[in-house]
Amino acid sequence: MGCERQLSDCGIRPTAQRVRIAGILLSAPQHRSAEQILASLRAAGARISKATVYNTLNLFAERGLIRQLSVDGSRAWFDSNVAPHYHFHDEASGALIDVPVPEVEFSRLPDPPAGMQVAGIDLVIRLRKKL
Amino acid sequence: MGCERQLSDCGIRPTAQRVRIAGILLSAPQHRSAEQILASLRAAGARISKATVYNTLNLFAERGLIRQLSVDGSRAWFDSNVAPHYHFHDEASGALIDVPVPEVEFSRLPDPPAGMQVAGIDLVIRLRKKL
DNA sequence: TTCCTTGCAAAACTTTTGCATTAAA
DNA sequence: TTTAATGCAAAAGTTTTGCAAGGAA
Repeated sequence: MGCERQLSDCGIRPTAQRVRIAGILLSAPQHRSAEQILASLRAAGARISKATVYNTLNLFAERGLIRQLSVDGSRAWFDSNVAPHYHFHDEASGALIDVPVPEVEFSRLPDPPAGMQVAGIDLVIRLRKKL
Repeated sequence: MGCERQLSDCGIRPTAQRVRIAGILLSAPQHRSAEQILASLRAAGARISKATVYNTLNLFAERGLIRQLSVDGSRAWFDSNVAPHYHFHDEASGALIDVPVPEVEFSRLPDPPAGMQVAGIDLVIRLRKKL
């Protein structure tokens, strides 16, 4: 996978650790926590520290390579899909499912307060088991 | 303010600490963190512990007296407006502004996955300063 | 009494930071 | 060689928990 290239293009020096994290996260659309990524890498035999995982995820998010989500208050989730989209969230299982933009249409949205503009729309549709 | 009554009606024993927290939060629509509430109460001369503030806020949220929000990953915000509504969020200042339901209209929403139903919709419109 | 609630301190978790060491250009 | 990134451990911030003491019914 051409992760090195993707990192260079974002002005990120492609070190071994960063390439491995990118390799996990950018291989397919997914939602992972910092600890999950650390565990995956350690399980795969990588030498990497917790600090590096957090620093790298923050760096990737800052550069727009991934997106950080706040769905439950418990921890940050990192979404490798940076194209605009929304989410289903099942609080019981913790599952997070992408909702493509065309499946949601707003026929009315409020005007932002004076001097402000809309930077983005975070939509989470909370799910519950049907009775 | 008739906070005692409101608590009893929810099956919550109206102790001194709970009544004071309800007095702050339910006096007007607002968004406060646990630490802010603790600080307000302490400044007003109340004898109350951090544990009680957290336990009480969790209890209130569980009983539907307040609503817990996850807008940024940093901490939980408690919203005294439990009627359905949405939010503007200015990440620069941290400001959180209510958006009434009628100001947003969905002309299209995705069907929930099989066996699931929609429990709620969390909409956060992120704001940025206009250039 | 009996049960619930509180306060305190400690623990648990997630995330950030300081600094010496290591790796990249 | 020069600069930036890493690892480790410690710190920081938020939230939860264990338990003795206090308060309500």
